[in-house]
Amino acid sequence: MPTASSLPSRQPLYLQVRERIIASLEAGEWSDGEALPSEIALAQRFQVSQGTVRKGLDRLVAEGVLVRRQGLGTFVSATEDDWGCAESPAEAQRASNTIELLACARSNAGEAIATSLGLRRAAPVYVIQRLVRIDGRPFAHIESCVSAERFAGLDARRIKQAQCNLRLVWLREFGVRVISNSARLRADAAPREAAKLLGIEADTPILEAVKTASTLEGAVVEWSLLRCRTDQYAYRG
Amino acid sequence: MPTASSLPSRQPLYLQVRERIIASLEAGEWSDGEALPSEIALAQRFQVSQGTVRKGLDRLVAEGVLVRRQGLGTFVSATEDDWGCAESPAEAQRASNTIELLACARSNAGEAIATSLGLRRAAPVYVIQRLVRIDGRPFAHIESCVSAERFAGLDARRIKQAQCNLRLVWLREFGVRVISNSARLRADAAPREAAKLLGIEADTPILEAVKTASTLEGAVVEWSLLRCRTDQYAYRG
DNA sequence: TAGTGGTCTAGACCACTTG
DNA sequence: AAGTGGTCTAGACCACTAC
Repeated sequence: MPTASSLPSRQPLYLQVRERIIASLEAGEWSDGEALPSEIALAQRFQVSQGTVRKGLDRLVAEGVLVRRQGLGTFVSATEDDWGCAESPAEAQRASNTIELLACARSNAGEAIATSLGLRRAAPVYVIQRLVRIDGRPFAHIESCVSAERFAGLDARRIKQAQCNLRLVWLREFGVRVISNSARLRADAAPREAAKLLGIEADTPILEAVKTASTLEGAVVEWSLLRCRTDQYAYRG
Repeated sequence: MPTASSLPSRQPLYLQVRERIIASLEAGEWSDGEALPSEIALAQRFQVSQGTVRKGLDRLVAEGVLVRRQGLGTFVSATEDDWGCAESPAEAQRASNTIELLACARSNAGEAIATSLGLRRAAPVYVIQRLVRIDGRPFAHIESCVSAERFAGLDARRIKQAQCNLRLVWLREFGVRVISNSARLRADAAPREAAKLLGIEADTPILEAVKTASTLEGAVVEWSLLRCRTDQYAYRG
């Protein structure tokens, strides 16, 4: 039996396994932190060998969707918000990060954002503004955009309920699990508004990171611009 | 025969395979761009199965040391210089990059550099200054440090002979193959000297990336600070 | 057609974690 | 002791590239 699904899809078996696991994930079969069935159990269920299941799981682990713990099992990884990683200059001390919602408004996509999200010109979007603090001190301002059609009904209440973790909102409220794409980085002078939020003087150099996030199927659904001060913390690329 | 080497080293077989391939690489058995023996041939040579060889190769491919081409073979990847990747803002047009050597001088390691290179305080180092141009326009200034003991005899002539590709110098002149570690990024105002080199005004925001590179055995041997202008190009993290 | 990497199997044993 | 992921095998077939 060389095929896991009856359809004549010409994709490697291990990728079909990956997709069937994603389907179960999206159907809510296993929730955050919960253990998946063992590799052998999954192999029986999908009618493939353990090695093939393993290769499918490998991919999902690399994508940050699952985590493995030897001797314990394979778990759905907690959906963490993604806004790059800050590093204190001297020590890798564990700093406490908090996120605050500044605004969530409806708007229309500009050229660049519409293109990267695969939307038509001036398509309706939600623009979410957030502020990240490290040890209470402002560190980054994040502006995120998503299609207002795909995420219809988004509002500040739902975002706050998820502690301003957008990834959690997409998952809980819309059943969309997302992985981060690599960022494009540049340095720029802080615009007046951003400078005020970050507690620095205008025109201070800040780091800008533009990144997108995609569904597990590969569709880009989130665009973000992160502006962070790097006088006290560095950004880990 | 569960062991590839006669020593009782407690490391997975596939990592032993990786190390034996590295050893052959460092012995000059295969040079840049050349094909390795086939997976089956390597399996016979190391007395392991193809799958185990494959897993060892997988790792080296992920580390950028080898490249695979289906139907052709596995090749030693060209040792490319690493200074992050520039991206033109609009299109991903193929821009021509050139590197110019500004200086190569002997000095003493500062605290931070000595620590990250695992050297004693004020250990002798070579400091190499280079300028990267994209389409002829200055883009980045790179300051690199290496131990003057490990790389004894380094000079401008040797660097220029390798078209200012330091990785090539380490490999050809010292037999050291190296892989890049992730960078720490920050934004800063351009110091006067750097600004002059980059053709921008002093205090213009620039992106600073600090990265190190390690031998395949894991020892950090190169420390670099890259300062780049991001008004025309972005840095891909 | 021949040789390569890419996938897949069925089974085995090891290392780790929990009760 | 039982169950999990981690490693490893010997062999098979497929997909791609060259000649």
